[in-house]
Order: sequence, then C-alpha cells, then structure tokens
Amino acid sequence: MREAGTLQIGEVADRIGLSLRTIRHYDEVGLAVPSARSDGGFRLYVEADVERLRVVMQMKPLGFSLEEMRELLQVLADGGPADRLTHFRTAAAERVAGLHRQLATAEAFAERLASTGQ
Amino acid sequence: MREAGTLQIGEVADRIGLSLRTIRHYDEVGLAVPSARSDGGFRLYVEADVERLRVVMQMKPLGFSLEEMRELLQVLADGGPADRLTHFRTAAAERVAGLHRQLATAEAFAERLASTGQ
DNA sequence: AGCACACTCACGGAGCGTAAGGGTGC
DNA sequence: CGCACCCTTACGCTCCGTGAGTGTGC
Repeated sequence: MREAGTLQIGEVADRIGLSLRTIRHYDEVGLAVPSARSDGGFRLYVEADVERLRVVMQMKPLGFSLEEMRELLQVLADGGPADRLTHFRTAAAERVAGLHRQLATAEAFAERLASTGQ
Repeated sequence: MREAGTLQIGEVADRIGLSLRTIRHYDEVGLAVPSARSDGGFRLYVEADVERLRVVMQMKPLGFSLEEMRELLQVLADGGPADRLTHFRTAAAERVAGLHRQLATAEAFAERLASTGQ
C-alpha cells in the first residue's frame, strides 16, 4: 500500500526525464532522498521531492559536483553562510562564461565540419 | 639529444594549456601520438603534432568521446566514408543545439542565484 | 499464480588527477 | 654530481550504465 500523493521511482523518471539509475544514485549520495519508503522498500516521492529533482536538473549545466549541489541546495534553504553563497554565485558566473566560450568553439568547429569535403 | 624542431611534453603543455596527464592520455589511447621519441624515451612533438592537439581541444566542446575524435580526425584527413562524415556533422549540430539549451538553463539558474537572499 | 515494477549489490567505463619509484638530459 | 624534466605503472574519483538475482504490489 502506498501513501496518498506519492510517486514511485518509475513514475518520477517518466515525468522529469531522468533514468532510474540516476535517481537512485542521487538518493545514495544524499542529493535527493525520497521522503518515504513503502513497507516493502519502494522509494516514495512526494511533490517536493520531485521538485528538488527538477532543481537539480536545472543546476546540472553549471557543472557542480553532486556534493556541491547538495550543499548549494542546503545553503539556499537554510540561508547558510554568506561567503558560501557568494562562492557559488561566483562559480556559477564563471561557468556561464565558460559555457559561452564552449558554445563559440563548438559552433566554429561545427561550421568547419559543415563546409568540409565540399 | 633531441631532434631539431621538436618539443618535449612540458613545452607542449605550456603552449597549449593541457595537463601533462591529459597529453599522455591522448597518446595512450591513440588520439594524439607524438611523431617521435628521444633515445631515452621522451615524447617529442613536432608542429603538426601540436596542431593536432589544438584541433582536439577545439573539438572537445562537441562532446565526442576520444575514440570518436580519433575517427573524425581520420575521416577529415582520409576523406573517409561520406556517411561517417554526415553522422559527425549531424551529431555536432545536435550538440551545438544542446549547448544552447544548457547555456540558457545555466543562465537562468545563475540569475536565480544572483537574486537570492537579497 | 503471474506480471510489471522496484530493490540491492556489484562490476564496468570514460577521462583524467595524483602519487610512487626511477630514468634522462636544452 | 645535481637538478629539472620525463617515464611508466597503478590506484582513485565522479557519474552513472548495465546486468544479476530477488522481493513487492495502483
């Protein structure tokens, strides 16, 4: 019997587009732990748990480690030390700049590829 | 004694900005093998070898595996099968699109971070 | 009783980082 | 002889993919 308003891992995976393995891994490392388990041991996700996973997906492109994401989420929730938040803001800005460079480089090479052998 | 016009791995690293470990790894997997070795076993890179490493660096953002890069470089040089080239062109275009999405997501989160706790 | 779905090991792999111990030589 | 630089193992780490064998239950 499942608690009302909860989703099993497969349903979560379908909704947000992460693999079962990835979701389980995020649980293992403590990045996104489901609020409950069924009597039989099934992971049960409530809406807030799913939302946390969505936020993690949004953070992904910033290139933080799973551990850093865990800390950042805590800082954002608890309003942790100001310097940690500053640290993350700076890192995020640098990563965005890096992505801009990567994109430019990728586009340049893609174009070079497109106009090759013709 | 070193051949004229060749660079040792450390000099290559300084010039192009890759770690010694990375350059050695590219040699190990056959992605960028130096043209020569000294009698004592030192890797010796000629200008063309360094250029190949630069091209690899440019390809990096496209997200290909080292093995795929090796193949692509061969296709570009040998004018390999047309369908392989097409495959790489398509993959590159998709990756560029993906980078655009990642950048947008990263910027959105960075902004959210910037306007948090204030 | 059976089927879909979930669970826990546990090994595998890409791409290097990082010593450790020992040669090489602008 | 010494010092900077290079070499080869070889294990560590991150982030999951991919079975294998087994339990759960919309």
